[in-house]
Order: sequence, then structure tokens, then C-alpha cells
Amino acid sequence: MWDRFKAAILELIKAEDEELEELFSKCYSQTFQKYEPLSLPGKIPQDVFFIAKGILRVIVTDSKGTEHTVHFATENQFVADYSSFLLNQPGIYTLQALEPMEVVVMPRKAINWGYEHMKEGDKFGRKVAEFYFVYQDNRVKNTYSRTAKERYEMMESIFPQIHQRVPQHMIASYLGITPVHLSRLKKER
Amino acid sequence: MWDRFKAAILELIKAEDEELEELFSKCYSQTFQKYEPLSLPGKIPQDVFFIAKGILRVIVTDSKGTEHTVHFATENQFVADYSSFLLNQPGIYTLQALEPMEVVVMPRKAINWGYEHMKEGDKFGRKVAEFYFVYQDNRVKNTYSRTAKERYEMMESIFPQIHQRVPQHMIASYLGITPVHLSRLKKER
DNA sequence: GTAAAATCTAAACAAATGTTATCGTTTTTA
DNA sequence: TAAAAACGATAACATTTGTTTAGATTTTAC
Repeated sequence: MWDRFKAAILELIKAEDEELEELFSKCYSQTFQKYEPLSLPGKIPQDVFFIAKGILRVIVTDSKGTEHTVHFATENQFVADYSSFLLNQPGIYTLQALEPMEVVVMPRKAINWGYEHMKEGDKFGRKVAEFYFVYQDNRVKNTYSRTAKERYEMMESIFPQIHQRVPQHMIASYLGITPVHLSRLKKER
Repeated sequence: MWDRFKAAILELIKAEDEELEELFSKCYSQTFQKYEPLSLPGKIPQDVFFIAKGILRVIVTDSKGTEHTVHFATENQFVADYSSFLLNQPGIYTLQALEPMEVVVMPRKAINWGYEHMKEGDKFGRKVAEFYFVYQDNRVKNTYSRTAKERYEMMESIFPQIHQRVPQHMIASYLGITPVHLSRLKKER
């Protein structure tokens, strides 16, 4: 688990073993049960998670109380209610485990320590932010330029195991359509 | 113009005057006519723009040739086909001036120079990427949790001058609806 | 292991949104 | 300045998508 965490960091920046050991000493591992929340709206997020095992979804709840699946995250990814984390504001998302999970928790203090003391600390933050900007920008682009059906087919080709790990109504929610409608789209293909 | 550019940078990081002068010597100003493109799809973007005057829209063209307005950008903002710029890949957006524009052009070389030589260069890149991640994340969240009508009303309250500067059909495109539908929504309010 | 809950498909119907066409007005262009 | 083009509102109609309900199957919980 810590090896994979280390490898994920070293894919983005160069870092000395001493730097990483100091950083790791400020992080810790944690497990979550199925359906347990890693982060809740209203609370200022204090942690970024690295997923060693399991899958979660990010949920936003609208003014009518309807839940929308905004995002899925799985092994070897960093995830958080990152906007609120950055702005130091009350969270807007629920991070919900969809399987039993094992994660590395990076508390805010560890991250700030990295920015201040690691040679490429800011570069790490830049790379993570750039990565997620590219990801979000791509999503915005796709919602404009592709139909729900096309996005469903993309999703299947990029992440074929999704059906084994996530119920279909959550996929429909992620696509911004109703479960009934997704069922129809699958049929007509 | 260069003063505003400087102020925009200093809002994000601390920087010495000498650093900024060297950086500025690698940038240049440019004007664009109404409807002129600042960036075109297919070409690898080499520049980030700082808008001193004017307004532009970012357009994506889908497989049927329909244009979708993805974004508006105006005075004191940084703008680019940033995903493609970061990935060094052929652009996916058209950046189109909607008024005569004055911009500061930051070529890739200037930006890389900043990352390598300015004390807070990576921090600047981190702040810009974080800012745009927050912006995009907020948009993704809103498309899930708010109706087109609600997003239209938000837009009006945040940027009331939009109607004076942008034709309504582009606003409809930005909202992901047809001009006819937007006209209906306005009526029923 | 069994009852309860969750899940997916399907059909009928309702509501939301898109399409096309027209008209009057404003803006652009020659 | 006059003709052409762009723009926005509106109406009629078509299409897409959502809602509700039911039933069969699978998963979960006690």
C-alpha cells in the first residue's frame, strides 16, 4: 500500500527517500466499510485520500434532496472534496465507499509540510491540480459535445469492469439520466 | 495593461521586480479583431493569454459540426486551450474574440522559464491550475444539481452585463439549451 | 435459509425540450 | 442610406426524456 502510494507520487515528481519518509510519517492508513462516508458535506475537508483498494463515488445532493453521482474513483487515484479542501470551505460532496476500502490519508498538515519543505512540493500540487483540471475540462467538453449514449459507450470502453463494481442506477446518475432511460439506451443499441 | 498583468500575478504569488521584468520580456501584447480566433483546434496551443480588454468565448465543435459555447472569458482573466496546452496535444477548442481585444501573450517558453527560474514559479502554476480546477468542478457540480433556468439566473446575478456583450443564442449554447428554449424560460419567469 | 430490500426491465403516459417556420426589429455591410 | 444578415420572440408540432407502476431476479440481512 505504501509502495503504491510512493510510486504514485514518483510518477509526478522527483523526491528523496528522506523527504518521502518524513511525509509518510504525517500520513496514515485507514479502512472504510461499504457505504461508509470518507467525507461529508458541511464539514471542512481536512484530508486527501489515496485509494489503495476499493472504489467510491462522489455525490452531490441538490436542493430537492436528490443525490447525483458526480464521480467514481478507484485504485491508485487521489481523491477528495478538493475544491472545498483548497478553499478551506465547508464541503459540498459526500465521498461514499462502494466497497470495503483501504486508503492512505494525507492530512492538510502533511500536504502543507510538503509544499513548504519538499523540493518539488509545489510542483506536486501543480501536477495534481493540472491532472484534475484536465479531467474536469474533458468532462465539461463531453457533456457539451456528446450524448448520454455516447458517454455511456465511452465509459464502458474505458472502464469495462464498471458494471461488476457499481449498480447501474449509479451509472445512470453519473450520466445525468434516469435509470429507466439508461435501460432504454442499452436496449436500443 | 502590463500593470494589470503584474497585479494579477501578484495576487497569486510573491515575486521580485527583476523576476517579473525577465518574465515580461518573454511575453508580448497583441490585439485581435471581433470574431478573430486566438486559438484553433488541431494546432498545439503554445500560449496562455491574459485578457486586458475585451471578451471571448471558448467553443467546442461536435462530430456533427455543431458549435457549443463552453466558456466565456473577459478582463483580468487568464485563458487558453489549457488542457491541450498542458498535454502538448492538438487543441480541441476555438478561442474566438467577441469584441476587439487586447491581451498579453505568455508563450510556453516564458511559462517554462517561470517554472524553472522564479522562486514561486511552480506555486504560480499550482494556483492557476487550482483556480481553474475549482471553477470547472463548480460547473460540473452545477450541471448535476441545477436546472438550466437556475443556472441562467445564477449567471445573470454573477455577470449582469453579459446581455450587453454577448448575443443570447451564445448564452443558450453555454447553458446547453436551444435559443428557443431560453427564450421560453425567460418568459415564464 | 428465508424474508425483505434492492435491482433491472418494460410499458403507458406525462412533461420537458428540440425543430421548424414566421415575423418584426436591430445590426451589419456594401 | 438601403439591402442583407443577424437576432429574438412566438407558435405548432415532433422527439426525447422523465414518471409511475408492475413484475421478475438478485442481493442483503437477520
